Amino acid sequence: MPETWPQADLSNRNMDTPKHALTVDNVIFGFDDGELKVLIVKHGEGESRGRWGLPGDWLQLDETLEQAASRVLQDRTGVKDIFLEQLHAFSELTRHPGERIITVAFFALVRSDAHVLSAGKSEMDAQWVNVRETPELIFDHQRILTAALARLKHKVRHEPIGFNLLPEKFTLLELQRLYEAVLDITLDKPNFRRKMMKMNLLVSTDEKQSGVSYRAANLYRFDLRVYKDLTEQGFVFEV
Amino acid sequence: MPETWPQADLSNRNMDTPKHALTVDNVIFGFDDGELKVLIVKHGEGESRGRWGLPGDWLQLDETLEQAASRVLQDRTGVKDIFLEQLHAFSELTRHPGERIITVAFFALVRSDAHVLSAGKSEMDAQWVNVRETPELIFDHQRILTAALARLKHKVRHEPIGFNLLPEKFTLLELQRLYEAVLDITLDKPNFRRKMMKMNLLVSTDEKQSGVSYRAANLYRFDLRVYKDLTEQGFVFEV
DNA sequence: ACAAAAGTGTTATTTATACACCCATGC
DNA sequence: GCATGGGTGTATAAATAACACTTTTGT
Repeated sequence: MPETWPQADLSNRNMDTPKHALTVDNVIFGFDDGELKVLIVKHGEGESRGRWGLPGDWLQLDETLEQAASRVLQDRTGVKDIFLEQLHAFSELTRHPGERIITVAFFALVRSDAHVLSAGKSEMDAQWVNVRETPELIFDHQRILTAALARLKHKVRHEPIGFNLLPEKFTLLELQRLYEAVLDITLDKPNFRRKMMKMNLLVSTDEKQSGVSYRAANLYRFDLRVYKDLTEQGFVFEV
Repeated sequence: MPETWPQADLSNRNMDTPKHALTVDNVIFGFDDGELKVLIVKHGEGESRGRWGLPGDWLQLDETLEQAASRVLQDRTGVKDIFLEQLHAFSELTRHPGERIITVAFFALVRSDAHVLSAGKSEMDAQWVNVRETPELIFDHQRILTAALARLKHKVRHEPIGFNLLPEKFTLLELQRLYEAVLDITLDKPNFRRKMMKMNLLVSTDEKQSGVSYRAANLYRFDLRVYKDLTEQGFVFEV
């Protein structure tokens, strides 16, 4: 044990402290065609030009990490006010060639009906790909994606965040398919229905599925109000 | 949607990127006297001199966040190779007076028999306090502590990390008391015992408690090997 | 009629919960 | 003997899991 405790000098007077390059990188999940997808973009500059990576940007001095992540998200997808959560900071000395760049990764969930990245040349630069079939990604972005997927799989079982990947109104089978895609398992339909329904988090709308060649299923909404009320009473969401 | 995607230039050629001040702060939990405690230190420099805060330090250019956190931990407690996990990055513009300083918080779990912070004047500078009875802390350290406690409460139910807070060998009641302290609840003794025992993660030693004025309880060890084997087979720890 | 999915029912099994209870030990 | 925790038993309720079954609808 040291004789004296090293004390960090966090005063402003000391200006000779190490300064670090910081980025944010977003793992943006979407659910489409029964598949869990992630948004990747083509890097436009530098030695990683033309290669695929997660959408990211430098952190500016006058914004928080969350603001930077939100900015990147809006630039890429046009959406805002959606599920966005900090994942992890990656700081390996060699994660980026040349100078060490620290990145704080976020993961976001967007409804497939909100994907607005079709216009113009964007398809060349940004693409939704199945999370388990990505091309090679730059730097440590594959590792970040893996970490994000692990976090998503865990969270989706313990919090009703999965609803953020579905449109406002959805059928029970769509919800089940979502869980199956995220968790990479198959579920029993009757049991899944009952489990969901008895949580009282789903509100039946008076609408039904349309355009299907079989019996139209009832559409449900997720009720955040009820969830918050239940949570306060000690209810825990578990799938 | 923008006409062209903003693309971060992550090449090394571009050196005029924003640079940030970064610290690590550790929430170090310990379990003693049936209470969950956290290690706080007195700040020695700057305008926060003499006030209590979480142990932290600047991140150096040639170390990862994990290395910095580990370094701080060892400086404070003398222990190494213990449970240490990244919690969250805090980057609010006003979290620190003057320039914006980003901190990446970690949380650590140390066995009470490994607390080696008695020598000399250290008691003046560092103290174990009940997590729910801390003095006022500098900056946003109270918020960081709250986040760490929430994370701990969640993790302790889903992963066998609680064992990191106990000595090598422990009784079932000690384990129960730990869970009660962390989760701030009471548990039923017979049911808790059975639940733990049927996981097959505890190995009975041939030793018994000593120095107690009642029937000496059997001492158990947590078997990490078995846990890893079981985990691979799909076992999930749940309390 | 048939395909496809909607939606319900039934049963066996496992888990959770709430207790009552006896056992061992030191004072 | 009594207090204190160690440790076991048990009955009930609830959750889980597996799967058979009927219903509805567009083609």
